[in-house]
Amino acid sequence: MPADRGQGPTISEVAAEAGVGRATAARTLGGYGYVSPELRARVLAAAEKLGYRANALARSMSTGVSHTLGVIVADIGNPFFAGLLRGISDTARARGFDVIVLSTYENLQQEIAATNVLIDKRVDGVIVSSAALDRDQVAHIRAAMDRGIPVVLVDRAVAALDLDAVVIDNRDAAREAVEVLIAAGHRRIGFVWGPPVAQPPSTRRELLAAASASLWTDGERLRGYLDALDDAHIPFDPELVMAGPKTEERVVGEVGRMLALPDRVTAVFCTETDGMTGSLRALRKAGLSYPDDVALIGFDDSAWAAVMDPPLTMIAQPVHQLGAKAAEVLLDILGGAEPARTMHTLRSQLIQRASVAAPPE
Amino acid sequence: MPADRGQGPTISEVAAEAGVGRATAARTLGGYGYVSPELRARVLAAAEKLGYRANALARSMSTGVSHTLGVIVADIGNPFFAGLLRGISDTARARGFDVIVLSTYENLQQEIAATNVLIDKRVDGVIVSSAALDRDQVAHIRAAMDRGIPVVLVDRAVAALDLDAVVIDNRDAAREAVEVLIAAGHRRIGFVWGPPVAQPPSTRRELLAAASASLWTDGERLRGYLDALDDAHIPFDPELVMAGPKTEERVVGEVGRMLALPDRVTAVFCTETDGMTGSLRALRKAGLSYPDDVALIGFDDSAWAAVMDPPLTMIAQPVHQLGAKAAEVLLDILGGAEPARTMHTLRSQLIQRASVAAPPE
DNA sequence: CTGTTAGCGCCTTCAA
DNA sequence: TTGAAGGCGCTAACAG
Repeated sequence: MPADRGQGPTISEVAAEAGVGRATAARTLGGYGYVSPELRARVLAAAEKLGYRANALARSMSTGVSHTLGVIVADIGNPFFAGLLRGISDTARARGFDVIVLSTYENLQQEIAATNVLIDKRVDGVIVSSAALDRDQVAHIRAAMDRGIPVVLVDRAVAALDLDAVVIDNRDAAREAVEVLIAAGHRRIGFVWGPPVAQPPSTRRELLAAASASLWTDGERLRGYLDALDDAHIPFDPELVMAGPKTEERVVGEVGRMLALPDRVTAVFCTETDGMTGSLRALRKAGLSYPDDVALIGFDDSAWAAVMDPPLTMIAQPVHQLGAKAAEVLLDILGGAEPARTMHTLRSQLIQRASVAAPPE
Repeated sequence: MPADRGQGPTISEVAAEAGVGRATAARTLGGYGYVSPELRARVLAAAEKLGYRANALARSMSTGVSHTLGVIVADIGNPFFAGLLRGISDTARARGFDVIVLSTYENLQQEIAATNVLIDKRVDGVIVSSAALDRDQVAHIRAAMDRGIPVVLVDRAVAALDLDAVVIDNRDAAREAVEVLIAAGHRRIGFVWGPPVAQPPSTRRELLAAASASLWTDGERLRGYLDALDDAHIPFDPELVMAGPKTEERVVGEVGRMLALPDRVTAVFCTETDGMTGSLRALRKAGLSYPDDVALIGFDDSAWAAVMDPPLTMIAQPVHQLGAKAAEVLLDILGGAEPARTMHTLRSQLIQRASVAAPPE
């Protein structure tokens, strides 16, 4: 007999207080089955008086459903995911579902742990932006699926997983940005990339290989960059892409390097927010300014980007919509819909401001 | 009999597979009581083979504890809270607790709903940055406490609640910032404030009243502003404080107004991130620049603030530490410690960069 | 050391 | 329409 932990009144106590059987109390409180108006009123009054709240755990145990969605995001500290989450929450709440959020901070071990937490807590479905790269890194997601828990991918598709994925047109978005740069006259375009590759790719082939071994989004963005270059017949130069652990410090160093090249970069395209802040610092350090010395375009718009002087040209992702769509897809599956197992692609938007000009000279 | 929902194997199935009684299986899988090495191995093997995962719901039901902390933040989209959350997660995880996060988006109704979700899911304890202003807005928190669920406040203390609260020195932080402005020679210092007051306070008394009816943090920051003014014998001018719904748009308008005053503002102190971006836009609109025309200091440092040109002087809050401390306090209470019911105050830090100079002339 | 047994709070047949 | 009884998966006394 566990010590009194004040769990609050149970349905039996409410039934006793109302002078009815527990089943009757359960029916009115659970909102199912028939109960006469009078008894219903008595039960409601008793519940009110006692401050009754249903034990969701007990309820889930007997019904097998929790009306709860589990969400695993890669980094809740990233405004992108925070926005995504809001889209998910809004949609889930509107349909009567609670949301449990877990952040992995881009760490696969934490993602596995998070998945297990969600399985253990018996959520009805899962939305995940996974850090998994290949076949041997998706066992945890498979485990959830095997248990009959529907999973929807968001932001990042995973090739090894044949699931619904709600994403944006990363490749097109990147291509469009680079095309804008090219149209302005640039040919030496730096690419601040994400993946922590083992060693810097020195050929196009190695780069492509690295792309395939990276997060889907990263791969797509790289392909978009290459697409634009190819279309304009601009030769690819491995010196102009930064890969490797993308801390702001490293970005500063790498962009600095590209800026110091004999045939230096005249434009920089950043695939992440911290790529942009790092690039800005590198510019300042080199005594250069934008857009005249160097043109700049980055991913993920924000209030800050708009108030920079000059304001930054950025790619805005429809974050709220992305989350909302992911929730909808999952909720539909929970509602009985057959999973489409396809990619749902949303359009991003290039917001042209004032960080792109023609190259110097 | 609910349809097969593939909940995964139960302890009984594992026991059967291993050829032992369920209690034995439960003991080894639950990690309690004595089990002989041989049987233990057999059970473990069977569990492994079947892919057994304990049902956390069932476990919580019989033990009465969930090893889960519930966290209610005001706005997960605010990097401040995202950082806080990381501090909480890191600490909780280290002590074997899961964390459930709910965001209220500054809406009291959602906060109440969130609290109920946590009560219903039987979390062991709750950390909340509440939007509650006064006595009649804390019933939901009281309800949790009445059920024996320990609650710790974070970021915002609530006068009507006698609970442990982990906060920063908002008043001192604001005073220090304004003192820096005064030391630089400013006497016309604009204050971009938060609370959505009914009507703009036109006297010091009204302002103080508004402060008492606002979020604790907002009240403290206002008092700090006033402290600094008083110490320097600078008369308070209601025209220099902006209150009311703090959208970026409104900030632009209000700061614009302060900039257009005959005896215009020469410095602006912002209590929130969007206050700063709004002020920056207002400056640009007025054709003014910082730090020469107007000095600027804001709350909540970020990578962007550091790369602005010139870089912004900001107040950095120890977000991770704030979250970690809140989690520690709560976990200690869960561990049996007596709640101190006091304020745990952490120090913020004013990071001086280059947005403050002497006033023009 | 191991197995049996009785709940945790709720939902859900099944009779009455 | 209502109440009694059994079960969800697990823990925890209790015998053996």
